[in-house]
Amino acid sequence: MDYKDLANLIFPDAKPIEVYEKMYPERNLPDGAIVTRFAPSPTGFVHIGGLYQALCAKLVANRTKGVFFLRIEDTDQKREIENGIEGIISSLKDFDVEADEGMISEDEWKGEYGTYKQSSRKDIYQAYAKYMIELGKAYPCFCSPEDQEELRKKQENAKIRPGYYGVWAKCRNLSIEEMAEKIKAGEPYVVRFKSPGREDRKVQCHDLIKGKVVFPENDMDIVIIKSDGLPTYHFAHLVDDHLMRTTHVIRSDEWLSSLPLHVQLFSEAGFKAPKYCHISPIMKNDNGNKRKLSKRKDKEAAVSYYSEIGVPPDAVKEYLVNIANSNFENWRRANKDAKIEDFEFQLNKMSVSGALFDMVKLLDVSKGVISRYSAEEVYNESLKYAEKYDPKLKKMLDNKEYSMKVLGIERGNNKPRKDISKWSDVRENIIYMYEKPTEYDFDKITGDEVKKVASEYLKVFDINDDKQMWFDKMKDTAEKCGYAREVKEYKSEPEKWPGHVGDISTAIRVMISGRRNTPDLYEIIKVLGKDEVIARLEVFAK
RNA sequence: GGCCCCAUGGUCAAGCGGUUAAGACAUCGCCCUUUCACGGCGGAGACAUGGGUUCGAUUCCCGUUGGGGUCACCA
Repeated sequence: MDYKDLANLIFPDAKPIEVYEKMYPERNLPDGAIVTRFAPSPTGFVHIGGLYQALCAKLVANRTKGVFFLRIEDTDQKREIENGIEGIISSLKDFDVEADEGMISEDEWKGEYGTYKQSSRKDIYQAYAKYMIELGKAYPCFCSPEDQEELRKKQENAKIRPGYYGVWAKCRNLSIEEMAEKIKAGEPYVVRFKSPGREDRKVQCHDLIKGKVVFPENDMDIVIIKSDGLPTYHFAHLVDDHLMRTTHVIRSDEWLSSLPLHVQLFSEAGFKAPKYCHISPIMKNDNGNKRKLSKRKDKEAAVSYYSEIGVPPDAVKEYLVNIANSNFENWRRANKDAKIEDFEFQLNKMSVSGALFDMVKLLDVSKGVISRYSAEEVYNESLKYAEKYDPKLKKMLDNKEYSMKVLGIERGNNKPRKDISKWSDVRENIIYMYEKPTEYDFDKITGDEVKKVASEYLKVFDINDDKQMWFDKMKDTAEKCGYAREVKEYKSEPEKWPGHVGDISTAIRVMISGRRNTPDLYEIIKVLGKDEVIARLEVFAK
């Protein structure tokens, strides 16, 4: 009996790998094209870090005329979640980070290298596991969880490195006949990789982001096929990325330490290893400690959070690219209207250490993104947000013609207003354009003086005045009330007046809007209309 | 604990042996014919630490400290 017989005994129905090698040939792509992927587990939840990876992958694949595909890694049935795949696909769609190929629904896919769902690729993994057994590079292991627990304890007590390796790998030394016998007797088993590595030797691996990394060789006989017949991550990675002809594996940092294993796996299987890019995770400051954004503790970890607070997807992407390639910021300044996709994104410019997530900066980026929107876009996006999350805003926006005017104030010029950083800001931002203020935040001028200002201004107010005329009348009112016409005059001799035209206009601003900080008063008055303005002023004139 | 990675202002970061150590966010002034926002100008603010190597180290090497990752039939 030889390895081939053993392989046949374990996987009698598995096809020879040539079948798959032929079915999924090398891709015919231009030189330098990068084939990469986003390979999440279908928990339905897309982490901001996942989006970050996917975005980097897509950017770099598209830029090189390569392929970005979506593979679902669902080999752990315990973690399975209803509609998990749909959740991922729709999140990617929301951010316009859609894959060129891969899963497009729970069980449909596009592309020539499918299926892209690991749970449906059992036959393929088994074919390759069989191949490994034939080569004598994998073997069945009959150790029970209890056996392994015992092994671990023994190693711990002896203070030696725990794990299934070398002399501790009991089953690797079973004879083929013994193995066959146990299989025939129906003993449960897993398939393990027979590692040729030695812990006292070093391997050098290259990572496109981290650079040169040196590890002890892997000597663990890791499980490649679990007792349920599905592969572990490591083996699925080997088979899938080989067969899907991935050139660059872009994945999270936490995989870095299994790099020696993966490199060894590719080498032992006789396949060309992809290039690796390990991305540092996005961190959060938690009481002075850095830690990964956590799905459970941090609301901002979920990509869905950003649509809930109304940060446009573009802004989130822009922020993320910002973290990834810090030269993006300069590029953006020089290319205000260009698409993110046109930016020459580079993997090797990514930071080796994890960045702290900075909501303030995100909102600043978002502010810039929204300031470039037209009034119509702001209207449409606010409306979409309102329909989902803010009924009161929705009601306001129902008057489209008026709302467009409101949202168009100081917008569309070369110094557009930047006061909206998320759609959830909009209602508070413009509410006074829809209803009379209920509170008034007066500053310097109060009481009787307010009355005086209101009545003086009402005497001259004309909705049809042009801006210059309007402003001149503001100055006239200031003078009438005993205030300086010009700010400069006042500043040179501040003892001469109680204040200047700015104080007067602020008072009027407050009467009209309730607040001291608004966009251009002249435009507000124009949009509000004669009757409303007069009505609001009259409240104080009486 | 073993192994691995990392370390520049509050945050994100340029920098690759000789620099007045960029820039962005945040912060603080001033300016922009009224507020706010925008924009402009300016201020404050950093190379974790100890040893080497070198004529010279933020940059290279080693130790220390600190942070992070990883040690599964989870991915």
